Amino acid sequence: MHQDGPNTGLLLFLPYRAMERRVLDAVHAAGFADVTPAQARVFQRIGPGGTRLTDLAEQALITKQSAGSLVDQLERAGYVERVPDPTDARARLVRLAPRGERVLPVATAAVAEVEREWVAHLGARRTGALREALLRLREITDPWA
Amino acid sequence: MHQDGPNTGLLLFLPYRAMERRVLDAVHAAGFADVTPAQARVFQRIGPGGTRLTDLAEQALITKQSAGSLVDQLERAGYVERVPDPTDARARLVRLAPRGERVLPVATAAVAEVEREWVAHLGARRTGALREALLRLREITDPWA
DNA sequence: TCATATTGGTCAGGATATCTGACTACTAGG
DNA sequence: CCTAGTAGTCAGATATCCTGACCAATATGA
Repeated sequence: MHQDGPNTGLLLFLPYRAMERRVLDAVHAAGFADVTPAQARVFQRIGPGGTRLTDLAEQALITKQSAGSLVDQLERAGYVERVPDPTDARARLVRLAPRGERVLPVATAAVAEVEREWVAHLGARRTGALREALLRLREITDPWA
Repeated sequence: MHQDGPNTGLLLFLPYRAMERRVLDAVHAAGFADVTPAQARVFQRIGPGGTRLTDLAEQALITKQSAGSLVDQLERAGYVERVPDPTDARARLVRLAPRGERVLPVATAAVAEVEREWVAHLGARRTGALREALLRLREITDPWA
């Protein structure tokens, strides 16, 4: 992998940031203009039945305090709500509120559109290889998995 | 590309952040403990003969003011210096100072080490495919290119 | 069972990172 | 020559994130 040209970190940075930008732009254009990049990073990691704050923090690679602050903001803006976690009296689950439920399809569609563009540019073979490689890289780069 | 499982943005985030973290840790361990993530993001984009502030900003996807501020910090810490740009009286080139020259091999070695681990995990074929795909994605995701 | 270590999440304070608006001087182009 | 555009700086404000501390619930081991 060590070759002339930009290093891998740089090469990963560009599409990552492009995707992030595009999705956030779509969300803003859809009327949810108050979502910040960091909030979105937490929001997108909320699982279907709700996710604990500490899990969100781990997944987003931020401290629990930062995650708590971002969830506060998302809650105040009506995107999420905190409900008791039935399995642990200390914990609460962060789950989508109705307003947040409305953001989800927008974001999902935006991701899909960008991915389609990437497939169009890369071709199906390279795209599949990219995804496969990234899934495998996740095995050694995801502290949460 | 649209498949069950994590979306591409998430998959790109993980290795990108892992690489960034690893390189910065190596730089810190080598005695350059005062380099911040944002500074490093600018630093690594300084080209061999020097790079204009505005180019650094474009490459790092930040405003020129942010880039200026980070270069100020790097300059004060002795990592870079500003010299006149011979081609434009308004401009200056940001280039590595002697202290910055000493950081370069540390960072380069750290990148190489992480890449070796990734090659070991992915295998040469998948690694090549990853790099190729990322290089191609850069064509449509790099606002600077 | 009980004591202790660990964990979930909140409070508090502070540092880092980034943005927008404005400005001046230089450069490019008509 | 004039005007639009650009490089980089100043200024002010917000976003993002961290560390330290704390309390209550849970897990663990003797």
